[in-house]
Amino acid sequence: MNDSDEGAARPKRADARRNEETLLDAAAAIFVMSGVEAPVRDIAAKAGVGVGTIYRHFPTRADLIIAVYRHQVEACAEAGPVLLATSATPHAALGQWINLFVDFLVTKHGLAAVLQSDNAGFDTLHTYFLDRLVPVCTQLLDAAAASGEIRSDLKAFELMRGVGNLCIGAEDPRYDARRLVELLIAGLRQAPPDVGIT
Amino acid sequence: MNDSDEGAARPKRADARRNEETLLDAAAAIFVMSGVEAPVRDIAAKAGVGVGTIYRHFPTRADLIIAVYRHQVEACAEAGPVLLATSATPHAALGQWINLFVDFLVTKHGLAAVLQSDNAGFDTLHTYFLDRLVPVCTQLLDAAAASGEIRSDLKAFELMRGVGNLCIGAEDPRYDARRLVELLIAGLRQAPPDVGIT
DNA sequence: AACGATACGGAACCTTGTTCCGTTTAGCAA
DNA sequence: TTGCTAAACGGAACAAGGTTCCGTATCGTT
Repeated sequence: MNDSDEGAARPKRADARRNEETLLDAAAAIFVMSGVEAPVRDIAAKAGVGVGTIYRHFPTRADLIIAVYRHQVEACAEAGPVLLATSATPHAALGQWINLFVDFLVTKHGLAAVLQSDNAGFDTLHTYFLDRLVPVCTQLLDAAAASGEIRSDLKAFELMRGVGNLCIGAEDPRYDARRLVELLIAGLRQAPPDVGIT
Repeated sequence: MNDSDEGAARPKRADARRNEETLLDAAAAIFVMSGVEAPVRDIAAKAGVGVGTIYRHFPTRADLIIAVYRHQVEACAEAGPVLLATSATPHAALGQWINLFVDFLVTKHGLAAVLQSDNAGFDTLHTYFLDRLVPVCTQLLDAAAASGEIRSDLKAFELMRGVGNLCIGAEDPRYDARRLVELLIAGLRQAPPDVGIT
């Protein structure tokens, strides 16, 4: 590894670097206002660049979304082991981690929907989330199962997908995704009585 | 009411009636093959009519979907009271009814996704499902709550939406929507308040 | 048979994602 | 400073899908 994060193998031109930054900012702003499915042209306009520029930096729309949210996804992934180490029980850690995940999805207008969309264009996005988060979830799930708190026949993939699905449409005030996820997690529990610290 | 279901107020022309039938058949066939989001042009081609004909009979794509599935939605709605009357407990009735609903959604490729889509065009569809099924679900939920089997702080709307959401992407063999719905319903059971996630 | 209302077909239009290419510009070297 | 070239840019053009519109064909009645 002879190149640091800063100076890459072949440095990009200054205007290109500047534009990438501008684009990320514009996209983030538009996503907040109009959701992640906002027209590419809107983002280009907001950033003051042509659509071609977007596609040169981010080959597909999914890549742009990933770039915008990468930090937060990483943070979520990294929180898994930390929670496991610091929580009273594995089940508590799992619950808190799921809450982080849900908070993330619920605050990103339309992200949950797009994540499950079978639209081929969003494959990369789907894959990225899964690759990054399923292992973390598996770890938490295994720990909770090992401690006997929850049933062990549910894969992390299924849980995450279920939770992701429940987060769709969470903008509707009549629909509280967080509460439903809590119900789902409650349903995961092995035996109702004797809930305290083991 | 001076007109029966058969002879309407102003009878449609014979070719129009024929076409409507043809269209429903074609749409049903296409929906099975390609999902409910299949291009309108495909349906028109399959039916051997122009796209204009589709829009004349069904002002929006949602109206076509409703027309295709109306019978089954009605059947589901009517099953509610029956189950309540014949099941051992209200909770059992609720569980079975939810199963009916889930089976319906899971077997209609893409329907669940479209149902929750915030795309304005599908408003009618969303509304129809809600209008028809929420009252039924409320009845079951109230009965189960009254018998003390489940917590009573969840509205039918929320439950149905949650279940509908969980059914999205059920075509994936790695994802068993039915099981997750069962977990959710399990979580509904009256439990020590404020369990788990703190 | 003729006529008006009804219904039809599909071209045309709009929106949105994506590609392509002629033009502009940054960065370097003379 | 000036020239040169690879890199980057802008936006027109293309593709795909939903929806509208209107000239034409057909039905049902007189």
